[in-house]
Amino acid sequence: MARSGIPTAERIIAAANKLFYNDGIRSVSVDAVAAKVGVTKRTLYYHFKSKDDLVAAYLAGRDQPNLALFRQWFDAAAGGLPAKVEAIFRNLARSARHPKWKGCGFLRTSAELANMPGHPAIRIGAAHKKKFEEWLREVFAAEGIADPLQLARQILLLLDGSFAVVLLHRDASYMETAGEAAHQLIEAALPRHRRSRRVVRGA
Amino acid sequence: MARSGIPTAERIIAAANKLFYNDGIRSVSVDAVAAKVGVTKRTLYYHFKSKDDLVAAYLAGRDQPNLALFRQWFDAAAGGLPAKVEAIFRNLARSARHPKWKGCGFLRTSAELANMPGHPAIRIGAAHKKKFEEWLREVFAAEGIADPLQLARQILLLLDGSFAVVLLHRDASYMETAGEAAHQLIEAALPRHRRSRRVVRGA
DNA sequence: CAAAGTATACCAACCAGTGAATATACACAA
DNA sequence: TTGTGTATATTCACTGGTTGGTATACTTTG
Repeated sequence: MARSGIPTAERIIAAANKLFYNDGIRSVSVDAVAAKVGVTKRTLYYHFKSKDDLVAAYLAGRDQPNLALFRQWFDAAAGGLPAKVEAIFRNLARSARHPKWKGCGFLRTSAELANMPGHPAIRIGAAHKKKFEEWLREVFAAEGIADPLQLARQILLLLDGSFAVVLLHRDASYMETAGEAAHQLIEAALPRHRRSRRVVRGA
Repeated sequence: MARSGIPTAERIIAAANKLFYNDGIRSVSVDAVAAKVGVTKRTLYYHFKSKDDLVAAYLAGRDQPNLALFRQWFDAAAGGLPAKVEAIFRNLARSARHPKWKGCGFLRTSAELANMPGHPAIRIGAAHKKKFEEWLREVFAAEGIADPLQLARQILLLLDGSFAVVLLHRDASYMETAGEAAHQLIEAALPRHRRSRRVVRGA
């Protein structure tokens, strides 16, 4: 156990989350994580068999909260389907304007560990994105969209693209641009009778 | 100079390019680069004042060739504007299917060094993407598109999104999906008289 | 000769991971 | 209650190797 009531393993994951998300994987030593928790490195290795294991646990811990947040933003938004999806991008833009924001932990980890294709952390990241894609596909299917998977993937491309671009330029307005593109693609894919009247397109 | 006629500095950059692109920045030591070139580390530090300097040179060396390739793909493609842009995505998908492909070096570097916002390599990456965005904007403006910057940014979001997603899932078909979205967005933004007749949209 | 370029040898700090001993907590017997 | 065994949890001290960077001296070339 520990000083507080929180189990040590969870406190280690919480510390790993902060450090890995902020500074990346390879620039954070196991010693640094242990020091942040206030335990010895040997204790950390009692709970996790390797650093790779710890990295996987770090991403696994971000999976559900992240998905839940997206769904919450979607559910809370007013308007039709395009507006509700666009709301995700708007909320993301708001997050991205916080100075501690550093993009998507899953994407950044997969970029850093690109030379280790089978790494458990990458598999967790891939599964995470697939879950989000599948959720979007179901939402679109329920609205009668002809090819819901295709549209879900296009929205995901815009989303992950905005993570990458905003991280590079440090300009969150790209996220709103992505949201408008998503809006437009969804609007165009909607069956005629569900489409809003005030579509702006072309010159 | 060197054994071959190629200056040592260039040979160092070539080796750094292979190693950094393949394995990332922090997992490649300066010793490894020097060994690959066949010089001592001290020689490397004669030509580059630090590792950060070398990383910047690595990305600077990828700037023009990369842009030239995109333009070449665009120019060589048949069809109208949407088809020509889509061709970039198709060619990219072909590249991404090669086993040594590891995504976009600029994006991966910015993801790995996200905790060093002012890093010279990140500035070079940002400038690179801005150049591409500007080129696209000019192309769109010449075709009479109402908001060419907005559209250029949306295409860029799809492009960088496909780099990230394909790297994560190792499934290049996402690039073709992105190309179709790009096609659709451009088609919709084109002035009516330049639009192709066979637009497919909706259910 | 002088300048540019390269090599040998080195440093102090850091890294992931481990062996062996120890502390804590709880179950159960006397 | 007290003692004892056992599994869990933790610490100390350490290893062998790697890291970015440098002081100094040697070599090549115009």
